[in-house]
Amino acid sequence: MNVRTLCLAILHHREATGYEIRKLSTEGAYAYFVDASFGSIYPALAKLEDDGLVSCRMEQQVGKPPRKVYSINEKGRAELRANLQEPPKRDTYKSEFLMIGMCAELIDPEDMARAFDHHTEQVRGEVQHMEELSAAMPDGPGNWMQAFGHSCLNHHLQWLMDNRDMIVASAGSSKLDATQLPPALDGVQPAETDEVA
Amino acid sequence: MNVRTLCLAILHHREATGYEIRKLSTEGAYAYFVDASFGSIYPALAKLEDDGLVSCRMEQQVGKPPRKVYSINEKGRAELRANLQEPPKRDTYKSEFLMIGMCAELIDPEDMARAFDHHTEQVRGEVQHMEELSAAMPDGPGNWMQAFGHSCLNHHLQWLMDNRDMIVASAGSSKLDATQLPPALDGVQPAETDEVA
DNA sequence: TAGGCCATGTAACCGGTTACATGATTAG
DNA sequence: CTAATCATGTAACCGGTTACATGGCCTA
Repeated sequence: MNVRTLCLAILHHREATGYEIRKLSTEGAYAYFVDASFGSIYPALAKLEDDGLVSCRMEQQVGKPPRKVYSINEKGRAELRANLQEPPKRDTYKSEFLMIGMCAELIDPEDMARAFDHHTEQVRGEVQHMEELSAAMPDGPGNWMQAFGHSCLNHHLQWLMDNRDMIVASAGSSKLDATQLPPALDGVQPAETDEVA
Repeated sequence: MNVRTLCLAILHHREATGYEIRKLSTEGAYAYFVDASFGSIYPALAKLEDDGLVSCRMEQQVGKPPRKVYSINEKGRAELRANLQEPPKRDTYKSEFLMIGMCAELIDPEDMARAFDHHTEQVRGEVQHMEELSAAMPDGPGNWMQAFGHSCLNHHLQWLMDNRDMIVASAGSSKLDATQLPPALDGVQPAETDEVA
């Protein structure tokens, strides 16, 4: 999925300027598809107009720079629909924090605690952000996404908080000594059904 | 986080060839950091050796092509540690399925059902894969990752299955009252619709 | 006998980011 | 007075992918 399709998807829901599309794709509800910056959005929009999939209207504003408001047309919706039809690629989840966790022996417990707290703070922020998004969003067919995201994020956060001590303790190489082996996999049962919705 | 650091992280845990690193980073336990292909791994490994962070040993095999087994040294571990020390960037989660969900009105319920089943099948596969990984992995400080991933993935899957009907029903435009305009995402009202067909 | 697995590597390409240029307005 | 927000756009760069070249072995 590329910036072009992202633009079509956003313009399908509402008219927008390049500036707004960037905000939506990095901070807004569209942040879970692809994130794009100005350098990719503006050319994509120009190409889209060139190809006749969107149209553009200039809007003069008082005290603000003029804006180019794009709207999608039927041809654009058709391409979007076609892009959506092909089977979705698998989700991707990437986490630098997990990378730190995997190399826990290399860093000392203080640094791990710091990384952990930094990370949970970020997740907490995202949960909150999602709640604000949900509140601001009117009813619509795509709205289950918010509930889904919120539920998953909450679960994520909850698991981390429940296991903070264990994670921080995994840092440093001292644990590796034969004195005391951590319970590891057999002891840590994945929480089967914790409802957080 | 780039391929270079990925290679160091893997080599920190065990010796490996470029071929193995690719497998680990796309299918294995390292798939949640960055995924890399041959075209990026081999040059990275060569550079790493050039910089003196890893060493390489040729291994002749019978009936198979010879392999270059890389191992990390102290200088390499030092760079890895340094890379790990800086605060982790926020996790990213990208999903084409969610994109389809957000544009549900555009596709008919059958296609949505197909996409849903395709997606849940993928997630189910990943859950299973994670279980196999856990079983195959020996005890170690980074092992909580498996439990974490399993828990989150399970939650994800459970939510989807609990809401299948609702999600499939969100497809197609006929479902909801004709009152609804396209959802305005930031409380910003969409202006008049310009048709340039 | 076709295709997949092992195994290494290169070159062309490309989709994206970063940094820059420009400039008015408002909030701290 | 400074920084941020609004707003558009370009050019250089870069990290990564795709496709290719090579070749023996094993399985269906």
